[in-house]
Amino acid sequence: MARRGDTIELAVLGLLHEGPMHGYELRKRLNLMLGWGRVLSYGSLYPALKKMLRANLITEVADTTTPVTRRPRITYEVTEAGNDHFQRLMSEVGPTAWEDDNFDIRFAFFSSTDMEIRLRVLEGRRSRLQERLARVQGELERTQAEVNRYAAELQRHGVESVEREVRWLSELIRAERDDESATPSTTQAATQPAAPRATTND
Amino acid sequence: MARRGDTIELAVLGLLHEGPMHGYELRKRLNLMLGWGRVLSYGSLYPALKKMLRANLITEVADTTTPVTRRPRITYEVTEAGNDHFQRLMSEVGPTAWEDDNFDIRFAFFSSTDMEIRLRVLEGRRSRLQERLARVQGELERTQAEVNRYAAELQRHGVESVEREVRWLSELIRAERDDESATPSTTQAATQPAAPRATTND
DNA sequence: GTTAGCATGTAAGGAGTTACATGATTTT
DNA sequence: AAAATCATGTAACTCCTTACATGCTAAC
Repeated sequence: MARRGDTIELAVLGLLHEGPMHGYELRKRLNLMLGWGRVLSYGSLYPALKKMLRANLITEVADTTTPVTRRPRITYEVTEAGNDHFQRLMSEVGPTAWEDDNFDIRFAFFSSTDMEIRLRVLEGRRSRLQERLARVQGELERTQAEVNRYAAELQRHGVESVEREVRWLSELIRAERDDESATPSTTQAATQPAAPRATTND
Repeated sequence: MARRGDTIELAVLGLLHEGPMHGYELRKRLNLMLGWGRVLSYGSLYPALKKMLRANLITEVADTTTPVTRRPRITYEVTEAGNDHFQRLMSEVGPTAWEDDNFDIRFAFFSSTDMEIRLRVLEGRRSRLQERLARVQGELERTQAEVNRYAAELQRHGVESVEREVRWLSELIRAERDDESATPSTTQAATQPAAPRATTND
């Protein structure tokens, strides 16, 4: 079962899916990808890579591209076992998958899974957010008469943000569904289907 | 200097500012307040309270409201030292204050500080977000030609969200400034000045 | 009668950050 | 010549979560 700490593992496997890479580059790509909020440090990346090596999820590969003079870089590649593990992690549904960071990682690597999984993750995330929304709004009604203007404004802004997020997810879900009906026989199809890009103004 | 872990301390002091409370209630209020994302567990709240007791930031007070039959609740109150500490933490500017969680807590307790601090925090937060935006957009231009549709969409959505956040902050800063000019002599004034509530559609 | 909520705590462990250590190379 | 960036790693430490422990009360 996916524990919280599998986040780095999933991220590394997802990135290596696009081709071999060395640690430093992995960190850079990852921080760009999830640059909002927490940033990954070497202190957690390198040990994680070592652990994954031991677990046979990745292997070191001869680095052909190092410009000779440079410090030799350690380039990693996914193994078959690594790919299996990646697919397993991606298709795991349940609490851990809906949380902010975990969702983002999964979403970023959606291209490497199939639509069935994508829809499950998107829908799961959406209902999770809707639950939160309902809970907070319920409690606000009971606790109402909030004296604190600023706390109230923070609440309001929070609710608004989550509502936006829900609309975004709904757009994406709709797009995925349209894809389905638009692709009659092509199973793995990479025929540039309707981009998930939501309209700029809503 | 404010370390990351002072978040709970700040939150507790801020809430007790509104009146005495016991642990269970503190947790509930806090989770409602920052319910988006991580939730505070007893495992961190109670030890933190003990620590604050030892540091003389709070004191136990006789609980008059427990309905006799009930398990006696331990009600806490801020000390003078606690209030000093609270004001010091609130007025501390610098990296820690601009990060997501820390900012939210500070914002929620804005009523307990003065406008000078509020403006500094709001502006600090805004420039922090603008920096991030600039960095990410710069790196996107260089790294462009992103093959991955989904990763690109995540980026787009992230940028859009941060841009919204910046507009929200600008609204709030404007509102604070308007307040300033609207209150000529009243220094601590609680004269219900222009609510920080932003217009629903922008 | 049993689930949910009130109420307070402790112990162990996980995940990741900070700081340290090292050194080459590219840009300013 | 200095500063930034490339590049890899380790050790200590912090903070927090999870799981356990306990027991009462209100609601269904």
